[in-house]
Amino acid sequence: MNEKHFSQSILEWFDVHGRKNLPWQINKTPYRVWVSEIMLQQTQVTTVIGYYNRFMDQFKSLEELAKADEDDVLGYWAGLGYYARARNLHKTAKLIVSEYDGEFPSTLDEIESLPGIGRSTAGAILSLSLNQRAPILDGNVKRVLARFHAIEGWTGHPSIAKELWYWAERYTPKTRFSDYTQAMMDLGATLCTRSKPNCPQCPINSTCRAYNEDRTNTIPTPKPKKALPVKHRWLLHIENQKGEIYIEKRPPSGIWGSLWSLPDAPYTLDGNDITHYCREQLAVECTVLSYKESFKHTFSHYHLILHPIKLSYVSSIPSISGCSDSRWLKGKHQLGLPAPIKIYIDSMEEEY
DNA sequence: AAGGCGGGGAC
DNA sequence: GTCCCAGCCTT
Repeated sequence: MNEKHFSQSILEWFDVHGRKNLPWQINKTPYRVWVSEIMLQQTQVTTVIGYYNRFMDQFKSLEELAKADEDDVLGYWAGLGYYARARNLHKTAKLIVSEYDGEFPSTLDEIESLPGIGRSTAGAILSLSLNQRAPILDGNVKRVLARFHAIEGWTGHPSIAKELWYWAERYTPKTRFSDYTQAMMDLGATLCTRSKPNCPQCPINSTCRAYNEDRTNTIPTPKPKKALPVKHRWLLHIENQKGEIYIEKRPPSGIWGSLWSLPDAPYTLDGNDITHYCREQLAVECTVLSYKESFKHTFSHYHLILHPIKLSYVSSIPSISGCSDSRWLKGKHQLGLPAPIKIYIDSMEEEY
């Protein structure tokens, strides 16, 4: 099968089985496609749809996104994870307004230079929204191509990725770039799935090496895994007389960057130290009330065991410089809290 | 509890 | 190039 047959088969399959009614496939502007691609970077379609619709309802245009407060943008992102994506989205919107007069750039190099956009995402935006010839290589396409050519080795490894890019480029047809890009993503997402691929229905199964050699179980090669370290932190649950909870804005880098959250503290401190910590780091005088059940949250690079400690607010200590951005969380709020923190707070409210 | 999904950027 | 970073959902 040459490259022309490959793309023809893919496109014919797309005409019958491809997805054509996803929210971001309607009124395909660079802005709308861009937002969808960023959300889809590590989140599955079914999860993204709800977030996407709410986000686009709130930020209808690139200008509106650029004008928004970062807290507001993060609020609409909260629960999706990988919050750098949202920060970059906002940053890029502002950058396009200032540097490109509000017009989404239309060359691969320009798009790829934007924060949060790499080669594959740039290709997706260009092909999907402007029907330009630009290959992509997302996880779906990597899987399809690795299987088709029986390429062993973790697809994230630079040498493997390079080989896959070569094929991605070579198979991209000379027409229908938008449909082809969507088709490859759909094929990977619906037929060429990681486990139990539906090979009999695949339009390119006759020449797929992994299928014909019965190797779809082992290709693509899984990412090499390493043991994740375990870290412990206190989770400071400070409540005032009104039942409001003390939260602070996290620093822009690190986990849950720029999100509002309960403060945390080194687990090396003992219960007594915690009140000192609150006084010195948060400028809040409080007393220990109780210890709640610890829970684990796993990131891609470590396990975090959080040990909630409930404290009663006594008073604020005025004018300590450098104390973080903080506020009291009221019952009804619009803030973006990390998913496990939200779960914890919600579970505490249920206790009453 | 374990695995899946996926890309960007700093060094 | 080679690490290192970042979370949620499904099974």
